[in-house]
Amino acid sequence: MNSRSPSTLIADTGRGNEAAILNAALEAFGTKGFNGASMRDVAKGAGTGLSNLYNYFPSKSQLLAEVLRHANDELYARVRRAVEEAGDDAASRMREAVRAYVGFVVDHQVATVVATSEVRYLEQGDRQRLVAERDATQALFEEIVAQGIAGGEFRTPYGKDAARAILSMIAAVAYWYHRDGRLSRGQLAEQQARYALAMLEAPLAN
Amino acid sequence: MNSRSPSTLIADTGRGNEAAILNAALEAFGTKGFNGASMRDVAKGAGTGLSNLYNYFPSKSQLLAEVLRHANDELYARVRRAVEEAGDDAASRMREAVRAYVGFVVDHQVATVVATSEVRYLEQGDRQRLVAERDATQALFEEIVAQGIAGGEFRTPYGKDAARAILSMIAAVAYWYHRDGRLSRGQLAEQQARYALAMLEAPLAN
Amino acid sequence: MNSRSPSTLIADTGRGNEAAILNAALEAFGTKGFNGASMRDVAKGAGTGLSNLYNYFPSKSQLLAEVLRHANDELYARVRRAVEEAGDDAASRMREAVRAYVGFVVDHQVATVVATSEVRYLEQGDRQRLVAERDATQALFEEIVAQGIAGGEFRTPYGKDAARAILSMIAAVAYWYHRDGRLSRGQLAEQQARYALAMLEAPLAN
Amino acid sequence: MNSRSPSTLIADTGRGNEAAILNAALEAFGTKGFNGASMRDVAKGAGTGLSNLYNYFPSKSQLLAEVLRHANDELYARVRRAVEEAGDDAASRMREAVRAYVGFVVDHQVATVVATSEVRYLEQGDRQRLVAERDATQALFEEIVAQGIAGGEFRTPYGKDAARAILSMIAAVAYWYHRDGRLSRGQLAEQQARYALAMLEAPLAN
DNA sequence: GATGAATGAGATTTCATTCAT
DNA sequence: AATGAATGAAATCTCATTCAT
Repeated sequence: MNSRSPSTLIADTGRGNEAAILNAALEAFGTKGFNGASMRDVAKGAGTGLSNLYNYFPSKSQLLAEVLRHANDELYARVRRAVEEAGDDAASRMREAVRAYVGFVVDHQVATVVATSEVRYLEQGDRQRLVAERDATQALFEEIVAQGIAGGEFRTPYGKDAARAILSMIAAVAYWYHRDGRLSRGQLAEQQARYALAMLEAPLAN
Repeated sequence: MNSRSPSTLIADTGRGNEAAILNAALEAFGTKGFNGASMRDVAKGAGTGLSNLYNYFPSKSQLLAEVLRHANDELYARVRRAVEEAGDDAASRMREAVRAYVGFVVDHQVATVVATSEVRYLEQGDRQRLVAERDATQALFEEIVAQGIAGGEFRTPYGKDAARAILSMIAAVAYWYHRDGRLSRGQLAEQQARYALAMLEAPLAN
Repeated sequence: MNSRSPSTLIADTGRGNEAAILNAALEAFGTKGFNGASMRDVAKGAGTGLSNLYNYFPSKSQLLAEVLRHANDELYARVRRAVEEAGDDAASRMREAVRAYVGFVVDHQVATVVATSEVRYLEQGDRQRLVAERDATQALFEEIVAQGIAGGEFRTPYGKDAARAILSMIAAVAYWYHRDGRLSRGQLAEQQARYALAMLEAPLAN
Repeated sequence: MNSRSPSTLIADTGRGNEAAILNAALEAFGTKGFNGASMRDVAKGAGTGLSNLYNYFPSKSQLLAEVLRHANDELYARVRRAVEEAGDDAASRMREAVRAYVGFVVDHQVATVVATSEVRYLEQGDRQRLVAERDATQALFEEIVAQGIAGGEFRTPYGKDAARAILSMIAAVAYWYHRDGRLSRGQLAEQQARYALAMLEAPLAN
């Protein structure tokens, strides 16, 4: 359980206005894109002055990097915890991993969109670091797939590639899901889990 | 068969420099994003003067709209033709539709990326028109799914949703595929087709 | 003879507002220093818009570089012509070289000040080029000194060093000379020539 | 004799970080110019916080004024002492004055450069005070020149003007001298003294 | 259709300085 | 005396777009 709203990605960091700035940046980058959003937009959203942003982050690009780092951390933590708390068989673990990922995507749609479509605006070094963090999450899925294939639960001939396909599919949900639409969070998660297991060619549960 | 390189999306339009401008715009928007690319970048890429761009397109936004229209047209045409030339059963048609879509994504990775991540920068009217065109392509897939479900070939309980999931999965290929990488075009298409049919819960062919 | 005012360093270059911008930049940099003057100051002085400056020069630093190049060219040309038109003996040639240099300093006080105190704000490459051009002028003086020493006209034991000392002495005039002050152009030039020949330990003319 | 390094102009002032700040300011203004250096640069160089600077000096401009005052004081003291300790004839006194000046320039090249090229950025009042202090040093030279002319030792027809020319020549040394270069401190001083006496048209010593 | 010059708005970033603690 | 956060102004530079030719 988390004390703050699920849609506020970054909690207080104990340093002045930092969290407000990060959340405002996320919002701005999500709404207008990294290059479409201005530092003024961010400042306005954070309720502070433009120049004050630079007391916290040395550049717009670094600000984006921090936002994405927080997002990745949260996503990784959610998936990891879900896998740890799941049963022992690969199918249960995959199901829980997918549910956790979908939960993150739905709670933080904006962050998911930003993380997938604005990474390229990072500076070289930050981008590499970010990709590495993202790969860590992907590795959690790959391990489950490998376990499932080894144990005969999954019959797909495409191990790692299937994991990647699953992740893209889930992340894409962020682009169209509406909280008040036809599908509830739970239904959505259920669908995605079923797609994922089907892609891995796990025999249907029932 | 197409006489021009598969990586040049827009062929001569019979109007001076128009095609060169459109292709340069695609390249620029793909590399730097719509807001990151400047009209100067486009002009340079097209080998013409900055102000000359405005003899062809009234604004940057309209230029993007035209680029995306061309991309959507080509995608739609490819998928439609593939479906028409396929067999009668839903599985074959789905397989060919996926192969055609994957072919487009691989031939026009940049266009695919631009089409998915820069649409939001269009003006209201253009965006609606674009989304409608995109929906037309999606409808081709939905029809096949409906046919397959009606005929008992596909057992998924999620019809339209599955179609959307398949399309997102395929489009995401544009973000990571490398022409000289491990997977050939054919292998990639084969994988995606298999994922798609699995998601639809079609019994395995063999 | 020069058709333009002696205090306007840069004549029309045949490219729009270029000359006006260069002269305005010289004036601004001279009055407030390179870092103290803003591009707005320059634009205002040139009677054009701020952003238009960047159609002519890619950066403030490059603008300074161009200004200094023009100044150096003019100085070099004046000294060179003076030496060529002078008599054959080293003393006469030195005298004329000094008079020409003093003439430049007086006609273009601002340019002289800028050239000596703002060079350091150039980017690496431009600075080296500038220093090389300045050395060319210095070389003209060094040659005369060498000739004078070889011919016994100058008895200083410090050849090249004396040339440098002379040039610094003359350039420093730009910092205090007032056109309407006690000393006329001619008197000033006469003084400086006498100092120079004395430093070289040439026997007094009379 | 001075207990601190010759390159650290300002000794402890008995007031906390004051000396460190002054020396850091000198360094910063020397390296980047008054307008090019920021108060942050100074703070960093002094190893203290930015806002703490304002506990010592009310403004950047006043900080420059203090730096220059210290530099002028030291220069004046050196020259004055040298003259007092010199012989009675004008030539000896001039020789020692020049040596002292050259010594200062070499020990404090940065301070010399700052003193000559950044004075203009002082506020009106400070500038006048500074110029007055500088004139005091110049007066020391002028007195010697006057004495020499009166006594027939110097035959130059240009008294005061020659003193100024000498001072500019010496100060300019700061712009090019390298401690590890071809000329030692002593050789340099010797050269400058010889130039000075020559300019004053004193008969050669030997 | 094409060019080169121009413009006004706005981008990111830096600055000197102040305030509360 | 010292710190960290904040501010408003101003800096350089870029942008999409227009105009005259």
